[in-house]
This record gives sequence, C-alpha cells and structure tokens, in this order.
Amino acid sequence: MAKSPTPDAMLCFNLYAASHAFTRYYKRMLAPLGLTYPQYLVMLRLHEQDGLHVGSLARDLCLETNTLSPLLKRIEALGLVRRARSAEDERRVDLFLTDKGRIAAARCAEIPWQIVAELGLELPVVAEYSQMLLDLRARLAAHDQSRKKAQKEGGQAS
Amino acid sequence: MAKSPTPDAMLCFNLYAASHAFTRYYKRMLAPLGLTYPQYLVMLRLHEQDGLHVGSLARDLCLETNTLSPLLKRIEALGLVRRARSAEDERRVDLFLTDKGRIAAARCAEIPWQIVAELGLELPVVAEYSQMLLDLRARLAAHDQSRKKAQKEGGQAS
DNA sequence: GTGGAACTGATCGCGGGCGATATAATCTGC
DNA sequence: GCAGATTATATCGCCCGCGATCAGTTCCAC
Repeated sequence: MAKSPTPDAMLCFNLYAASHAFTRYYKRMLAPLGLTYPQYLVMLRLHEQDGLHVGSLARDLCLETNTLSPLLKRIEALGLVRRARSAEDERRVDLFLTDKGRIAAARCAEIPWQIVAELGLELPVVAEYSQMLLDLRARLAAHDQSRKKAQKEGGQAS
Repeated sequence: MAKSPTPDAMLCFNLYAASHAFTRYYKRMLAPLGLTYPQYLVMLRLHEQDGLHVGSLARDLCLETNTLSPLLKRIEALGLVRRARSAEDERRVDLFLTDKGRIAAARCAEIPWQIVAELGLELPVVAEYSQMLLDLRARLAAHDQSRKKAQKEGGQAS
C-alpha cells in the first residue's frame, strides 16, 4: 500500500511484504543446498532436535501437517531425512536426519549468522524486532484460540 | 523455532509465522466477502486509486504480474473488477472496480479499523511496528536490487 | 520506415499453505 | 473386549508466489 493507507493494513501488509522479501533473500542462500525456505526451517529444527515426529514439528513451525507431509517427502527424496513409523505409537511418523542431512543441516545453521552480517543488523535490534513479532503472534493466537474453542463447544457462533 | 534458536532465524521465522497468523486472522473477516487476503489487498488498492494497470498494482503490492494475472481473473469472475486493455498503450491492462466492486472495496476499507480495535492495538504502536518492517524491507530490497543489477550487467557473478 | 531491444501481461510448472476429508491407530467407557 | 471418540498422518483441491518462457506492443537507432 504505497499511499494513504489505513492503519493496520500498513502493519499487516508490511508484515506480508517483509516476509516475502525475506524469503526471496533466503532463496539465494539456499539455492546451493537445493532447499526452499520452509524446507530449511525443517532442517534447522531437526538440527536442534533430531527424531521429532510430524505433528510436533508442525506445532514448532506453526504449520499444518498437511503442509508438512508432502514437504517431508520431498526432503526425504533428497536423501536428507528418514521417515519412520514410531514403534510405541504407530500413528506417528518420526523424522531423523541422514548423514547427508546432518551435513546440510549444519550448513543451514550457519546461514542466519551470514545474513545478520550481510544486512548489518545488530543483535539487540534483531532481538527487539523478534520480540515485537512474538507479541503480535501472541495477540493473534489468543483470538484464534478463543474462536476455535467456541466453535468446538457446539456451533453456537456469536 | 521453539528453543535455542539462531538469531535471525528467530527474526525471519517470526516474520514468516506472524505473516501467516495475520492472514489466517484476516481470513475470517474476509470470508463473508468471499475474498482471499491478496485479493483483499487488490481491492483496497483499487479503492484508493481506481484505473491502475497490472504492473503498477504489482509494484505497489510487491508481487509479480504472473501472480496477479490469475488472481485478477478470479476477482473479475466474481464481478468485482473490470479489466480493459489501455487505449494509449495496448500492452497495458487497466483495472476498474465495478459497482459491485466499489461496494465490496468500501467494506474492505473498514476491516483494518475493526482489527485494530479487536486486537487492542494502539495506533502509535502500529506505526512503530510498520516503520520497523519498512526499514527491514528497505535493507532487503537494497541487497536484492544490487544483486539484480549485477546480474543484468553481464553474468559476471562474484 | 525497419529491425532489434525493451516492456507488458499471460501461461506453465512447481512448491508451499490450508480447509475438508479419509484412514489407521490409540484411548475410553462400559 | 468392544463401540465410539480422539489422535496422527496423509490425500485432495484451491489459491498464492515466483522463475522461466512466450506473444504482442512500443520504442529507438539507423
């Protein structure tokens, strides 16, 4: 919204535009690895903690499992991840980095630092921005939750 | 990234997550209008300024024309927008709200205020957040531009 | 004017995101 | 121990978002 915008249209649109801009920016860092940005997030998360199952990964990344299922198949096809039905609960599918995947994940983990350096961001600023976004997400999530809860308790919508 | 995150992974991921969260939030406001969030952005922009052509709209919304082309066809099919080849430059396609579209756009223009109220956001805070995101977008755009320029001036990539 | 470069929009293909739905495994009440 | 609810994942369909490519228009050098 270039001009005369209504207030949060600015906020939401800027969020939208900044998010896409950042993803585009990441794209060229990720091109050598052959990963997309969401795939990269998965690799980062498994780098932190291997053996997660699909649902828990989905919660961490704020995605639905129906988004992750095909994505995980793709990075499995790349040979980075192994998917295995959990023994103790056969509904679950646990995720493990392969050897190749561990190498890729380690490279993924370096990218954020490169970007902070390239953009000339100072860490306190990054922290402040992140906090702001967390705050916003919390507000949105609160409304989302109460809506879903109300919906669950019988369709008596307001 | 729930725990032990690298710094801008936090920033970029939070941006990513907040943007999706906001879009989900908007979805229920837009459901009665039958619009998606990007379609809503188009309506808002045309509400501000009717008769834009596709490329200028794309620049305003930071999207590619190949994203907008099908989207515009869809809101044309909804009867909200009319597309017309420009007389003075037949490469261009100008966009006009229909009568129905003007009504819908007016309703769109009210939504941001409703949301600000619902979320309990104060306008100075909104402005501050937006400014922050603009700043970030500027940094990212600067790098994107210099990359594209370098690419254009013969493929002698660094 | 004419031919090639530059520009505008459209189409195609692929990878998200997600609502709705399906399927299988687990849990719960009885 | 068994029927029904709940949970975990997958499949389908639709709409973005964008790189690559194409077709039509305009511009510009000559």
